[in-house]
Amino acid sequence: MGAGGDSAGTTRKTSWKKDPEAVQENILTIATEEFAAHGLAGANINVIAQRTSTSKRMIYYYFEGKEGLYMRVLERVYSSLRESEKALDVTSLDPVPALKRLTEATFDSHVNNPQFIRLVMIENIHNAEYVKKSNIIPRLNKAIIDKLTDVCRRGIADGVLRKDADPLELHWMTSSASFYNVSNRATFSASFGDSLYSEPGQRRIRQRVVDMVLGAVVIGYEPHQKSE
Amino acid sequence: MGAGGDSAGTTRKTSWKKDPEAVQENILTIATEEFAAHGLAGANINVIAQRTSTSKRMIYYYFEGKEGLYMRVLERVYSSLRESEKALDVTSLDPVPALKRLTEATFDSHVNNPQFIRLVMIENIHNAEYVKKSNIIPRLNKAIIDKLTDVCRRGIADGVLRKDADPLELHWMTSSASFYNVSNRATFSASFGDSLYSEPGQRRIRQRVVDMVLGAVVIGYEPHQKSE
DNA sequence: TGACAAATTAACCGCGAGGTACATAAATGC
DNA sequence: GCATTTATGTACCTCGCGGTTAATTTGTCA
Repeated sequence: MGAGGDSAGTTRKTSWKKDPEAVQENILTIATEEFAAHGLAGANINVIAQRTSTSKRMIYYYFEGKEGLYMRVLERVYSSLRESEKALDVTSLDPVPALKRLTEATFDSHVNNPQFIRLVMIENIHNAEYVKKSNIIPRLNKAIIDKLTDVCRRGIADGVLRKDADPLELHWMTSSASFYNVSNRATFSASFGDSLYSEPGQRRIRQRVVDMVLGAVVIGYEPHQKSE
Repeated sequence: MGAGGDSAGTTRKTSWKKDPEAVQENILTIATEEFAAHGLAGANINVIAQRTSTSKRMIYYYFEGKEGLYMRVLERVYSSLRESEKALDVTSLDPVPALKRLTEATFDSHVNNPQFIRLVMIENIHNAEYVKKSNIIPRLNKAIIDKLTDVCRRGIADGVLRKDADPLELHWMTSSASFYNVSNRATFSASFGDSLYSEPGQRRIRQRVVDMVLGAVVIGYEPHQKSE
């Protein structure tokens, strides 16, 4: 009993182009949406397949299963975000403006990449199992730390930053606020209303984050005062 | 073909006590662990049932399905955390020490309730669908805001806090750092090493969080200097 | 003590979702 | 132009998991 039921009315697609790159890209794009939306266990291979312009078979052909696909999705969105971070040049700015700029850029890039945030949340649910397995992800994170290291070095030398200013701690501080702002929006709004997520609310929060970070390392920093 | 296969060797448990409360508690405890560990889609009812001291049927008897169980789990951990927050009295402290105390308490309670954190993460993946459905959760969050409101009022009156100090923003700031500290530990460590999660690392971070929050609203606040 | 409700057990079920087998069309290269 | 490899489509299989059915015990109250 062969599988090929090509008797009678089966309209098998009878012509197609070979385009492996595009097929993989297409699968990854859809899969990113689905994994970001529903998580690893929650996402459905059949649904992903149906939404692509190809078939389920291709997912297994190129990515060998759900976990393989998930991992490639993860690596792809990490690369994309870190690549966009790399584009920002702050070597030409003085230390304090540079730090301000980096903080704002981090805040904005988190707001603009909700899929990245969601995938990282999901990955944390899985105790970073797949990030750890990846060979490429750890390497990607060097860039942002290098930038902060440069800023700290110059800032401390110039006497504008505290001597204990630490690049990793700075990255932790900017990331925590920026990440939480996106990751916990749903529960925070449900619990406390969405006033902080209105357009002016987000502007205020963004300013607060800058104030917090700069306030922690800039000598004699005066927080921005809300206009009233 | 009746279900009761009581012919021959079936060893049906022939004696048990009625104890509805304990049975539900037992189910909820195990379910909390499983949902926190694997998420809503990832958790397995059969596994939960097996780990309890009762049977799967009881889960459906008391909680009518996976989602019902999940929701009760969610409400239970929210209650427990908010209840423990309520215990902290800061009305007898001056505004600034009170704020410091509240920040530290928030930081600590997050560290000490990783299951709560994970369930909130999961809930955010689901866009807070179940938090919104719950009648009891929104009510719980009032307590912490009330405390901060009191602190702000007194602090502004005393002239030690900036006039634009805002309870909700303060809660956002303390929460963001405290939450991220636990929620993103796995990916952060995988990417940047676990130096911030060593015992002294955590002490430093905790101090930094206090500095950030107080630095943002306390007039003339001088951050704590790391001893070197 | 025996009807009745509440609590509990064990066995079963359907289907959905991850994964595979098989056939075959498109490119490649000699 | 024919053999081989690469890429693709269709049909299918299996079993895990959420949910259910039916029976049985425990307690309660006339």
